[in-house]
Amino acid sequence: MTTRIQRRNRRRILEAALDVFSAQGFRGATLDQIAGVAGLSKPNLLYYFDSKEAMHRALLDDLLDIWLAPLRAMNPDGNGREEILAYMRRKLQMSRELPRESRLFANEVLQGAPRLADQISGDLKRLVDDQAVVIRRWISMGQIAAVDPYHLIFSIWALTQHYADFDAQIRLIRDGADPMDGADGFLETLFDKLLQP
Amino acid sequence: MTTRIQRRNRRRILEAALDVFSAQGFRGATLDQIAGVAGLSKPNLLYYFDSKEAMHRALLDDLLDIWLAPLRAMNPDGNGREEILAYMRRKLQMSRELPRESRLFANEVLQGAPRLADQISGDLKRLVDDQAVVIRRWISMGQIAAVDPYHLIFSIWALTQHYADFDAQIRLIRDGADPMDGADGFLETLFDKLLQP
DNA sequence: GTCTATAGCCTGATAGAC
DNA sequence: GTCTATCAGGCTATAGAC
Repeated sequence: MTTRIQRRNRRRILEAALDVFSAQGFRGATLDQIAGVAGLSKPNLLYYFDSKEAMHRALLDDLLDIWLAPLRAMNPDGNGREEILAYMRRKLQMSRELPRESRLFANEVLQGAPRLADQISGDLKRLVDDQAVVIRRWISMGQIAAVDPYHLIFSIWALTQHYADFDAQIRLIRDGADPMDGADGFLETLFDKLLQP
Repeated sequence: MTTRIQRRNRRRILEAALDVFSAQGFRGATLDQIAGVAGLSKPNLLYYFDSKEAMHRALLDDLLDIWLAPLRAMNPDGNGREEILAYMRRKLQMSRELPRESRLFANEVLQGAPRLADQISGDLKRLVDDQAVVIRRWISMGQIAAVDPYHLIFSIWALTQHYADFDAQIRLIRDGADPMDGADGFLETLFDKLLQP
């Protein structure tokens, strides 16, 4: 049986692990660091999770669902331009609210997606393929301009995630100002012009 | 005095180090891996470089110049639309030709730019600030649409580097096809529409 | 200049008291 | 359930022969 304390400790550990893995990558992270952030001892971490690998896996397993939700929410029966802009806005909002998750994902993919390959070539690919069909229909209906659906989706990922993943760089260039200041308006304009039929 | 053999070995080591650091990050990389790729023994690596850190630093020191060249090459006296599109094309070309350098850079920034902060807030910031002024002049001259110069530059970075940094993800989604197939045309259209006055 | 051998540290994981 | 103590392996870096 799982007690309330157990659930709370598991959550605290995963929270700390997200902090450290997203900032240091899998190999860069140490159990000592995670234990320090979580306020627990190192062996206690391993009482709740079998291994460092298991903590990382637990985070990644949750992550893909969170990551796909905004794309999944695109409504095939809605207006093309509105649906794509709304998707972009949801994705930008995620970069704002979940920057650590974005960096955890980026770290993984950057290093060749060794622990995410199955999910990317499975669930994610299927979803992208499906939504590409939807986008092509919007194009043939004249609702949006004729752009490659895959590159359109990649461009939304690139532009929105960049603000979370390259936060350190943008901050240094903009004297520490919030990297996302003005991002909403800029991306709104960009995709509005791109999709104009 | 530096012999030809010494220069050749240093180059071989840096080449191997770029391979491994860009794929595994600094802490993920091991001297054994680098030695294996370089075809030299581990102690021999440390005959040419004082430490693992020194190899990494040597790569980063070279990197920023390479990375800034395309932005630096933007001509203030040229036509705004042409200059920005040419910059985007050069940057995309770099993602094609130097994907490892792109990932080395991404790994660093993703983890908070601990070893690049000075160069980013120095050389890079100055260059970006200067080119932002140039872009504002192009806007006031009516050569391009009124967009935020900083976000414009960030969008070029995000969109072009994405193809190198997230190569693994795109490949898995596109059944192993070259991630850059069709990227040139797509980005050309995107920035052409965005900059249309 | 290049190697083998190894020192010495750090890290993930376990043992065992409480 | 949580801790202290510790093991075993992997890592960077050095010593020393050739």
